[in-house]
Amino acid sequence: MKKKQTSPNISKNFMDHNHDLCFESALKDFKQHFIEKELKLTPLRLKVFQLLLKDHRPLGAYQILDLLRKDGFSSTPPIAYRVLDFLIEHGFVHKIKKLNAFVACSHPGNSHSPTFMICRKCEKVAEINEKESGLKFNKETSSEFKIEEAIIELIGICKNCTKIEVI
Amino acid sequence: MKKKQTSPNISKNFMDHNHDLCFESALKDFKQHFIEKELKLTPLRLKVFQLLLKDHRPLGAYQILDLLRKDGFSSTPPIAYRVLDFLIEHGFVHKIKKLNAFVACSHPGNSHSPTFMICRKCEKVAEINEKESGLKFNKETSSEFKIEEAIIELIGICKNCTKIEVI
DNA sequence: TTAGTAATGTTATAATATAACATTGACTTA
DNA sequence: TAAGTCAATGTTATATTATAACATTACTAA
Repeated sequence: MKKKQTSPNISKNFMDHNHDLCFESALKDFKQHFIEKELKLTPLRLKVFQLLLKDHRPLGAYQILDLLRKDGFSSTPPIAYRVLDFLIEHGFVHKIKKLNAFVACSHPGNSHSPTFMICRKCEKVAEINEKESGLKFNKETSSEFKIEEAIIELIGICKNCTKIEVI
Repeated sequence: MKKKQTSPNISKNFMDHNHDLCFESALKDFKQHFIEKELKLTPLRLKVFQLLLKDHRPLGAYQILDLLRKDGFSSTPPIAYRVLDFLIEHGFVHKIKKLNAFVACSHPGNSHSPTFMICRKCEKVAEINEKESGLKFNKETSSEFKIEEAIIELIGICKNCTKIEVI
């Protein structure tokens, strides 16, 4: 019975880290999944995902459109929403309801009901999976109601901002 | 060590029940809290709360406006949003992010981070409190991130609709 | 009575999201 | 290769949700 899951830092996103590495690794995974699932990786899809990988801060649809425009892409609302729908459907992106905004998924490939931690100070978001959150519902709940999807968004202050914070 | 909490039916809202009783009891609580907190119970506030008590189904702001109009109230968007903001602030109403809609609170008076069960079939919503949900986050999560607010919305099928459902 | 204030009323507009239809381009297959 | 098909993108218009800013009312209190 070894503990295999190290998952050393569930909130790496909030802390200093080598983000270039983080970015490249996520992008590599992303591309790999497109190959495995035989999906078409178009310039637009790639671009939107790259935008969302920038700094662990969620982007609104209209922010994405502005960035697309700057890069010479078409930028009417359906452009963003369609690509986002596609990326969400295939598990590459999640929507944060609290913010009406979108983030790149940290655990792509497996369909899951992610839990988000949203720092109201630095506005970064970290995704933790079920195992990491330790989240469970009691027997009664699950016998009374068949859960198909769970939206869980924790709003608060991240470790890094706590260090800095006065009030 | 007695089990005190009976909480016999966490999802009463989904099942047949004496809703007149349910309605009146909630309304009585509501009025009582206004007295205790020395808040002003205006016709508009009362009306909106009554609308939200109707059948355990959330109402959107514009649905509320339509209903207000029918009852001779003014019905431009700020009317609804202001009253809803007030009722939310004082813990009488919650917003369901998944639906951009509003429900009357089932446990008014205590500030809390409610968990909602949303039936995608009958569209009713039930609120369960922390104790009932049995929901906990693990040590790691709470040491890494100071949770101030939790949005938890479970989407699925209620017991009543399961009985009925074919597929 | 008048000044202050909370609540409501009103107008306009912001922010988020989707419907519906057109065009493009890649791929198939006859 | 021409015609057909289909997924992706482009475009126009509009729906839905929410807020800003200022006006009026009606109660309170000096």
